[in-house]
Amino acid sequence: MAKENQNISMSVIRRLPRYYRFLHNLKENGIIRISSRELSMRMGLTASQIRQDLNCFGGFGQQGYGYIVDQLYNEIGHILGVDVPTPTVLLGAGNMGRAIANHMDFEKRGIRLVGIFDDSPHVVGSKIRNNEVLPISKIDEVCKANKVEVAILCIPEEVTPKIVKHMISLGISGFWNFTHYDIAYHFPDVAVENVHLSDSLMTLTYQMNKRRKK
Amino acid sequence: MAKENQNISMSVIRRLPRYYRFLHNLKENGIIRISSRELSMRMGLTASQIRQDLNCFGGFGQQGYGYIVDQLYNEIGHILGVDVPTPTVLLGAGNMGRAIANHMDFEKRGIRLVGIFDDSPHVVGSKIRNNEVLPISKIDEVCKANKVEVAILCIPEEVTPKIVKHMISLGISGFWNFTHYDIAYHFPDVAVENVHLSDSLMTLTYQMNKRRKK
DNA sequence: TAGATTGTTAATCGATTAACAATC
DNA sequence: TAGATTGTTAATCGATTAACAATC
Repeated sequence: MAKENQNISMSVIRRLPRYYRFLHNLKENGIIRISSRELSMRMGLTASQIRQDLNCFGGFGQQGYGYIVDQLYNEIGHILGVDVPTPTVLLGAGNMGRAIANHMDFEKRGIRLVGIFDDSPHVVGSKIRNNEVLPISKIDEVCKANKVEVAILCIPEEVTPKIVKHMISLGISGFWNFTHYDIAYHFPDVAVENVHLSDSLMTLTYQMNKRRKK
Repeated sequence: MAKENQNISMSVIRRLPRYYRFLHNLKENGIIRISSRELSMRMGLTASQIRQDLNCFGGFGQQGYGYIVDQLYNEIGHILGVDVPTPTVLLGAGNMGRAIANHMDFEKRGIRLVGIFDDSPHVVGSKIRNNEVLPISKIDEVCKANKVEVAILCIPEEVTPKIVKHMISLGISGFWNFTHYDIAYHFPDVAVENVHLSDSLMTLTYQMNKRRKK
């Protein structure tokens, strides 16, 4: 059904998780079918955009009827890949690492967490949600044994370049990056998703100041 | 100097924190001046885009010379508003709230944290980086006393709509939103910056799967 | 002055929206 | 069948890139 191997723009991809979230919600409210128009009004975008976005991947709707919520939900989940768990390690069990480990619903997002690592003797050995924090010295072993593909980086700025290099040598090809290190620039071939919290915060600061000037 | 009150597109604004970061780095490395070309190569974008972006706010450069790093850094900081602290409260001292409170350099981002709130007796009274966690019952008092403008939301999904409504009634006009609740849709007049961690993670999952198919 | 590099206008590219024929 | 709504093509809009005159 899905049109494979076309190059889909990132603008479209970034909207998919939001569709997924709204569809989940509709499902929970017992809604069976929805038209692009109805969905567009709930999400605050145009019906045309929704149809364009979905048609990048295939014709999931029915003329005169709309989309079946449950089916569309599953299709988008499949496109996003939440049904194929990716073996993943989390590096850094400081405040941020622990929050992420506790907070995220990894299994539902296509992530299988196979290890949490830190180098501080204060945290190594402690447990976070069933995962024992392992010493960083075990990283090679765990990555090889589990064919780990993704690393989540919640580590200090200074050590990042060295660790990224090492992880890539272990075959890691994707990073969920909470540091400021510009992985994509240094290693163009890996997939990187940056979470730049301070960038986001400063964008808000900008908006607050603009508001104040008016 | 700065051209006031033009409407600057969000695409431009979202690049500013990144410029700010790179300029900080150049400063630290003792670099005095930089041309748009040199900066473009370091950042992986076009010189043209840099000049266009900066010229939304004013002519900060000098023909034939380039930009003075320190001056440009300060100008962008000023545009982003990092030099005017915005009184802010943090709601929710669970894993995520604590991580944010510990991890962020609020003062350097134009944020003045005046209170952390939670409703669980387990955390109320504990200290996070000099801030005592206060019971949610104190929120009105603190917001009024400090003319709080921004709320950081690290609270459970279920309580979010109610709390957002209450915060807006207290005069809050900006949210740094870690929940999935669609504040902007329900309250079009407030500034919202969303941190959708699971959206980001699923975007990475998508990329990993695409990669796998090739 | 000559060389370099900006600020700015014009051209291109990509993303969004509108329109409508196809079809359930 | 008639009405509704998709899938898709065409038109518009906005953002990025290229080009170059202004000027340090």
